Amino acid sequence: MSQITLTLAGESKTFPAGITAAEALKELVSGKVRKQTVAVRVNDALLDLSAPLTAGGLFVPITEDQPEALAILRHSAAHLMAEAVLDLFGERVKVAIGPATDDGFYYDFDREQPFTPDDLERIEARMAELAAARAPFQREEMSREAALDFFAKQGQPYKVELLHEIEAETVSLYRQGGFVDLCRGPHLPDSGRLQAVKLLRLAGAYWRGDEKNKMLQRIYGTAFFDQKELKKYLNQLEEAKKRDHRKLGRELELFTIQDQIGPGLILWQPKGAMLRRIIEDYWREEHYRHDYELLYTPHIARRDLWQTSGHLDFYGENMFSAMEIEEVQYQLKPMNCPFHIAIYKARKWSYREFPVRWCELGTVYRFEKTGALHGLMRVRGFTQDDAHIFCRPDHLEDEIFRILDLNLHVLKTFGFSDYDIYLSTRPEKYVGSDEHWQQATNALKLALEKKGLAYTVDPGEGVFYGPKIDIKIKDVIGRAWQCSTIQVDFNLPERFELGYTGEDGAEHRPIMIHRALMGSLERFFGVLIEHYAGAFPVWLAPVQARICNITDAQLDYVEKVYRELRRAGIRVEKDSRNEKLNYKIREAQVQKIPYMLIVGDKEAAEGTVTVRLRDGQNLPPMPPAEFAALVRGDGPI
RNA sequence: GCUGGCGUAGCUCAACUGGCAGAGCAGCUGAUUUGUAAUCAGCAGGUUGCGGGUUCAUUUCCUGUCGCCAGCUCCA
Repeated sequence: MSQITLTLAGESKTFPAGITAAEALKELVSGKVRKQTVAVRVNDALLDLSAPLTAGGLFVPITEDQPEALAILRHSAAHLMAEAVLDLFGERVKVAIGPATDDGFYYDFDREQPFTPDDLERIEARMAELAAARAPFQREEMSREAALDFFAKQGQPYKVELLHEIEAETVSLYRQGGFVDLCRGPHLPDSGRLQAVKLLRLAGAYWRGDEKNKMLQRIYGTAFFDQKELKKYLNQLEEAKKRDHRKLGRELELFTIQDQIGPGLILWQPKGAMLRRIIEDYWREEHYRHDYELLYTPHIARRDLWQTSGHLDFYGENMFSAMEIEEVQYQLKPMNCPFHIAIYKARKWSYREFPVRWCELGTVYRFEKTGALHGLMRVRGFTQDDAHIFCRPDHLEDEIFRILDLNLHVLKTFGFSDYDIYLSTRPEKYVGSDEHWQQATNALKLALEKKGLAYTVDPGEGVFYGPKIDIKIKDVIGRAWQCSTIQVDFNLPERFELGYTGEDGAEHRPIMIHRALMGSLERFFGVLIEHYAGAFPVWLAPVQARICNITDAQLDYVEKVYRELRRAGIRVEKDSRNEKLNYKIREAQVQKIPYMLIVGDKEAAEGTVTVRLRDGQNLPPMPPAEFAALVRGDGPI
């Protein structure tokens, strides 16, 4: 009998070939680790514990604390759910696919009748029963042909379709209880470990993610190795709900969206508007410091412009339809660039003036499908913190570096210092010469490296007109939001026949860089709200302080403090209503105002205010001027 | 756009299978003059998203439409 050698943590042991992973495990690790092991990895292959080992190599137990283990658990949960669904709803349900996801699993079903939330509970209950039965997950291998036959007989057309596309001669099936699925595995040894499972929601999903295909019913769920972890996760969902910018936006009176105005169109209430103004002021200031010049451009332009720019051809379906004015077609702008180009074309340029850096907080309108709209995150009218840089190819690297520098600085100021950075390279359909693409992609790469930034290459994900860098910011609870983008463009300068006079006296074509740091002010605002859960840092807080008097006896003094702080540029309010201090404090607290200034007889007599912080702490009494200095020292500007 | 769910007072939510639409908070009025997260009382607040239908009668059932929510698709 042949032998195999397994190596674990530097130690090797020899076994007879064909020994199962579980048996090998028994020899190689302690009982405690064994109990925690759900599968093994031999070299690069993940295997069931019941798998016979035919080749030796590096042997790694996949224990519960590893991410792969969780994925295996959830994948197994998906199978269990499918079993429960078939159990309850019979053979008229067709099963599609059921993978594990980052935070759970789903399974897609095709069934005439829609599932209801009640069904979800029934399915979950059935799953618990099935789990209690501890049915083993059994792997079977058979020829593709046999599997085709099997699933055809089972009346499972989706599995048949999948099988038709598999090239391998042999496929694996997994059976647990009465359910058999086409599956690569691995799985848990048995369903008994599926104790902490929760079905979360129902949704439609197109078969294979293609909107031309039939829509199936997807059931989402999640699973953990123990109840505590599950509870923690469900708690996190609750916490995220509390941060929802739509909820906080309403409660804190930051913005409103109304039917009467239209979906995806944002109305900024005074407090939100104040916050926006602070953001914008900071943004302009910072751009001035970084050698940008500010532009303003209109919201509509002749349709011809969008023909020339190519937007109508490429993105026409995402633009609001044309309007006719004196027999001329006009178009609401989906982008600012053609306007900036028009400004560029207002005169001749010399290479000596390059790079030209122009920025604008430009409001654009894009037609988004109704189903895509989402609070501030996905809207139909929004303001981009846009900029266009006109330069020569040899400027690229330095310019990109400068943009990254400004970009990260701005994001950091707003409290974001955790990012995922992506470099998207040439797609299949593109314009511009290969040489240009090479050069531009290199420039992006070098700038990222020079800045010491780790990034992921997204091959083929660039825009047709040039490569790009995208920065996704991570908020305080770890969600990633696409905000910043830096794109090189060979297309528009060509289409608009831009030129500049070079050193040699000849006409040359400039390169354009498009870039946005916050992306859309609306979306960025939404991210800020969720990041801070509405408790904005003092420099951003629409109201920085609220004066709360204790009785009417201090009214004159309140007025005096209020005026002094206003004059000092502090965003202060007064709550001089005839209410108890407790009431006033609660209200200011709920509104997440950073400072409460308590004023009673003592303070009035001494000419001070007692400062209460949002977190409940108190600062010692201080004169209003001292408080103003404290607040002013508390921000980036 | 697609699938499913949901639209009741400014907000959060009630109203059993069709039978006069109700509460808390917010608002207004009055009393209370109060020291670190809700003082008490009174008043007012609605074409139940909108249109059509069924019915003696509809917030409730059917239908169309608009919007919202969860996903899918899309996001220059």
